[in-house]
Amino acid sequence: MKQSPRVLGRPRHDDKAKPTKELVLDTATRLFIKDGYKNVSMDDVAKGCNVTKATIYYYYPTKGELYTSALIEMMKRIRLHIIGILEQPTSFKERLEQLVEIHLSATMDIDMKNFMREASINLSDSQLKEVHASENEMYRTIEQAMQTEMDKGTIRTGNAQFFAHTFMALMSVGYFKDGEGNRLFQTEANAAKEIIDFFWLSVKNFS
Amino acid sequence: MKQSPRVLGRPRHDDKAKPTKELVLDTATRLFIKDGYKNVSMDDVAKGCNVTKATIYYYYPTKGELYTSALIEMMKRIRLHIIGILEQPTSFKERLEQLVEIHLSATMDIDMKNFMREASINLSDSQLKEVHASENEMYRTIEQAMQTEMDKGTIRTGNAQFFAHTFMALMSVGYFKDGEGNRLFQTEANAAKEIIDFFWLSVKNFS
Amino acid sequence: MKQSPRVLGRPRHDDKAKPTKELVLDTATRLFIKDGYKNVSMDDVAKGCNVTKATIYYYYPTKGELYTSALIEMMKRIRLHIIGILEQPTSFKERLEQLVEIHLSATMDIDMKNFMREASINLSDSQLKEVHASENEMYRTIEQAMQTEMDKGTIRTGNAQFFAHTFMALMSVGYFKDGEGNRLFQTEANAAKEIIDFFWLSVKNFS
Amino acid sequence: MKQSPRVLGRPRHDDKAKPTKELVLDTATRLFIKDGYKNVSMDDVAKGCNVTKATIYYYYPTKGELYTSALIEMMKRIRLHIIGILEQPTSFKERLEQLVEIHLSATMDIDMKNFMREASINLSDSQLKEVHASENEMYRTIEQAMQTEMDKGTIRTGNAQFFAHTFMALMSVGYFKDGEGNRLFQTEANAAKEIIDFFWLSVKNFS
DNA sequence: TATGAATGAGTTTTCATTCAT
DNA sequence: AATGAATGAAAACTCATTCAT
Repeated sequence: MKQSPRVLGRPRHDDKAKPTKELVLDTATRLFIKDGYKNVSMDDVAKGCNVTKATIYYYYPTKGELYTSALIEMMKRIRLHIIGILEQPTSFKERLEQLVEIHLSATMDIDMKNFMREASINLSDSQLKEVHASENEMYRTIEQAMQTEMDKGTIRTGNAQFFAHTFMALMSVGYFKDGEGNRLFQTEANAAKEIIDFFWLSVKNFS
Repeated sequence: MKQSPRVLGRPRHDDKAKPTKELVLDTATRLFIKDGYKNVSMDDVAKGCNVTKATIYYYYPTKGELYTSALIEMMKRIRLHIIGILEQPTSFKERLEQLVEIHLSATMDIDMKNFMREASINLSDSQLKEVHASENEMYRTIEQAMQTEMDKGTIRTGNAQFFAHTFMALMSVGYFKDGEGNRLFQTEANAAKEIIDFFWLSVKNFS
Repeated sequence: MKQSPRVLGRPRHDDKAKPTKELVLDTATRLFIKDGYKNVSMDDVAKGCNVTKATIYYYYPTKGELYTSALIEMMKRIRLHIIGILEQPTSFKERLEQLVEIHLSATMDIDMKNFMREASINLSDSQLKEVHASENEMYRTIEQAMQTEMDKGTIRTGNAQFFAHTFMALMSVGYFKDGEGNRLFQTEANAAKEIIDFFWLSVKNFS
Repeated sequence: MKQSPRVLGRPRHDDKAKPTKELVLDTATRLFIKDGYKNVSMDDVAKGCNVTKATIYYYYPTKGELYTSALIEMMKRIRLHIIGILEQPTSFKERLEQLVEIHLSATMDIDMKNFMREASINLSDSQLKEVHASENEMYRTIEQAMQTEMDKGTIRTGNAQFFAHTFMALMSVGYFKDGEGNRLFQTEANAAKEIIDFFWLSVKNFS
């Protein structure tokens, strides 16, 4: 199949189009989430953007940098998303449920643990540090919400960081698929409800 | 320059030594757990076994087969291990705690979810099916224990499969390390206790 | 153009043929001497050997290693050559002249200085060290001959190392070609004679 | 032609700043001398000038042109330099010594032979011709000085071109560094003296 | 049973060059 | 006069796989 025959040099500027750098980052993020660091080649990213590999390198000097940027961007978005949902005026339990439901509804399994593993194997120390900082911020956001609710007495007193991690871990249960591709629950809403019910039994304040 | 001077022909069999096929599988398993499918080359496995790549291919026709076998073997071992611990005569809660502690004490983070992801990306359908069957068996073992305890009334009635998955998910919290390499808890015993206390609040029967 | 269609796997062994490793080294040496490190690609070497790039890498793990080996081999050969000529029973002056003539007759301009420069830019420290050691040995061989003749009184007392270097430097004059490709002298024999006459005026013992 | 109308008072333009074209040429020359043609990328030159690559191309249509210009400029400078020194009223031997000393004192090893080799590999025929012409002029300058001194009887009658080349070749001995970075002589002055003493023994007129 | 030698198709990365603005 | 954005071709290197011995 003939690709759109692009020309050398600077292209005429199209005001509507997303800036290439953003396009690259978004495409890369999507691919990395789907297939992982090693299964995505710079060529794949390029093809996904309809530009050449060299263009990718024009914006991101190495694959590691691209991955780093992709992870950071992703975590930033998730964090903002979490903040947005947690700010709503409904009960804490309801907000958590909504959080889970929305995440499960997103097409892709966002598996923090695995991203961090791939990062630790493939990135340089300084890149890894950046990614870790970003991850930390994300967890901290949930942690702070947990702390706030502890202070309010909504949930029992405990290790807020631990709660944040158990929350994320339980959320990942919702992504599970067996050999036939069946989920544990029929709908995302259902999954979210069961997961949060489970979580809530452990964290609620029943004094 | 001279390579390691191995001798031609069939080597005299050393009774103590593991049969080569096992050696290969064990080495591969260790490496795959540590670094993941794509980060381990057949050369790495060969080096790790002190044999040549061709020897690996003598026993396993493709890398995918080797990975398949490694995963299946690993899950089988874990399953037997789980059975062994769950058979003990102590209380269910104590047995779960022991299970977590022993797993966290193993040097490596055994992340089922990630193995399955790499499998789904890199294996053939039939290989993937085998691996899924093995995974399923492993989960089923925990599930059955949950069911047994539900029947006994130790834990509340609920979805045993869901409980099995939440259990595994919570266990993974114990592996978490932040940017500085710090764990959430000081010792594995401590982590196990906190994790199971949390789990228990959700599953115990307080009727 | 279709290349000779080579097959996968180990080729049937041809007793007459040079071992591939040697073939690679010889080809690489020839190309590096002619065009320099950066102007020779691993593909060029492969094509020159009628094998694939991967075969080159089978024997030499990096281009730097290949260059290192090539330089060392080349200097070793030159050194042995020098020794062979200097051992002959003719007068020192005659032997030097022969040395120059033979070197100029070799098709290629062997420019030590430039090889060392390329080495210093492109090789790792440890590789560079190896090459320097080899270079040193080569110069030392000439130096020792100078020293021997000083002791015999054939040439004047002086810095033997300096003499070795002036000798090599003067030899390089014989390679000079102007824009039209003309040499300074008509024949190699002529060039050698003039160069050594010049050298001799500076080093002869006229006490 | 309109003269640039000189403005009164302080011009907005920074008079001290070199015109960009010169800046590019000087930077390129420096880099090419240090690292050679292939080891210097147009990006390196651009970075060294603090302009973009496209700016380099605005002034020099290809890398080959830039190299050509750089070599010609360099040889021109050296030639003028040589002329300047040779014009002084001291003895010929003293002037040669000074020439060597000053060249050795310049930070970089100016290796004509190597520049010409890189030129012959990388430049187009017409570019190569230009460079050769420039090299020729440079050698001719030394040659003429040799001829003048022959005519005066300062040095013996001989092939002036050959003398010019032996002179340059011997000068290069002063640049030699062994594996530890040690020179043959302690100071440039010392090196210059030894080199010219050696040269002089061969060329002096002792009739 | 095990190996040494080789390949083909890919990977990341570099770089001279082009062109609209 | 100068730049930012892009390309195409090639470079170094990797790796799963093959096969005669």
